[in-house]
Amino acid sequence: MTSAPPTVATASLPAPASRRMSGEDRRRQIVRIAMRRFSEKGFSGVTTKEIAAEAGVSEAIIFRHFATKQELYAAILDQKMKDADAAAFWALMRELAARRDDRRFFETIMQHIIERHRADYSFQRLLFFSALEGHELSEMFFRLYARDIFDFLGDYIETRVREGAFREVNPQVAARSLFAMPFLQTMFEQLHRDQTVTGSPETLARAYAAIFLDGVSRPATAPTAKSSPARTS
Amino acid sequence: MTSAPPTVATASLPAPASRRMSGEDRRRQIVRIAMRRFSEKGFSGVTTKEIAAEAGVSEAIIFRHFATKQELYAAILDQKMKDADAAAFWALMRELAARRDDRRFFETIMQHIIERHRADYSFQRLLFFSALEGHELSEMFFRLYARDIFDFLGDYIETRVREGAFREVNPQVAARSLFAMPFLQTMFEQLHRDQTVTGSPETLARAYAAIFLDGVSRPATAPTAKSSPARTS
DNA sequence: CACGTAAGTTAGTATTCACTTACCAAGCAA
DNA sequence: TTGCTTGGTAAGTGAATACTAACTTACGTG
Repeated sequence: MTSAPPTVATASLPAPASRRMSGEDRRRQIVRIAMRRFSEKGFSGVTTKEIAAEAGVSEAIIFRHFATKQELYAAILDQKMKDADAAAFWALMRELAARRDDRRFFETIMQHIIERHRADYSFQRLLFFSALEGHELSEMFFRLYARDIFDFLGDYIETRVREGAFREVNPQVAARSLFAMPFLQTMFEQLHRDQTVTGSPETLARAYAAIFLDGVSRPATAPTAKSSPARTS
Repeated sequence: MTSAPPTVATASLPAPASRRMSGEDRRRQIVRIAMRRFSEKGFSGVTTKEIAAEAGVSEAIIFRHFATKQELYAAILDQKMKDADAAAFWALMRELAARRDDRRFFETIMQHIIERHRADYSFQRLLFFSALEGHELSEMFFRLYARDIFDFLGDYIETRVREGAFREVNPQVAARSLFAMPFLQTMFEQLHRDQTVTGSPETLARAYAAIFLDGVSRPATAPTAKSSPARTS
């Protein structure tokens, strides 16, 4: 008997891994591996055999924990929704909203979106796949997660319009625009490994928030041009 | 022998369809059906048997036209790229750019994005799938199609910044923002069947373009508030 | 140490999948 | 009619796939 247990010493990826895990641990390991695999190739693109192999375990073990492949898939979203704890983030957002600190409010939410999507690359891809494949679970996730964000954003923008701080924009359209910018940023990074626009979440969030708040046009009061319909050269 | 050929009389969807098509026609029909199916369930989610059944033909016919399933998949993108003819659109865009008609320029491009994505629902989903599944063909499509758009937009914005008409924004960031808005709009419509923000392409494009150009903030010159850091309460 | 429980294995099974082979018949030109 | 090209079919083939049944081994506890 070698005295020390395997711990972290194993190779890492195709590792046959340690034997005799506790049920709980094994289950979590399988869910983790399945998430990565499904996020890479979609539900029907991955075999249970593959997952078992990566976990260093026989296929039958997977079916001890999950009755069907579908159930394993569902378990991924289940666990993610349990893990998701954005309480601190929401507290900050409510504070910024109360202080009417528009710029920091939008920068923070955009930065948060970029950070989360970058950190949780696999899960984002998985959500895409599941949305495309029409799994009800993705729908549920969007209803619970995205809906909240959009409602919150929409309400804030609506308030600021009423207060006269914002122009008479449609709050829903504005909220969607706001979300679209950092979202597409990370989507491009992840889908096409696009590197044309890079930067830290802070930097990017500042740039996007500036466009969202101020627009790209130079306001009419600027020294150069009047806002007359068009300067035809 | 019934005198009249089947023509269009057949049921429509699970139709065994007409017999003895010309090779060319059959090929196109198969590509059309495959596109719809792949766009619904992804590459590995669809069987060649399914496609054959919908075409009202035996599986072997598919493999007469396409050596492998992969080749059929590739043929879809191939044909789409041949069909795509945006010459008129580009001419209009160049004209608007030359006239420095910023608002119409951006409204037109956003409207175009919404229209195309709405009209070509299946193909958009297919592109998503293929991007996620990492098919090289999707990469090719994006390099040829999206790259052009972004370069064109980036160049125009850069020019307008130099001319002093736009604020000192990063052209790439601005171009991406611009694209993100109508793109996410249709993505939500298609992925979640979301109906919170509806409207014709024109209406939506106007709303999004206004945010992009003018921002949501009311400019400091407005009667209500000065641009001082924050109006607490 | 016995011993029961839970983690793990081996070796299937039925079915489905992409793809093939060998044959058939519709149309058309000579 | 003959013959030949071409669109079409029937019936497979071997490899995978999700999932199962029956058996084995590690481990904590009375």
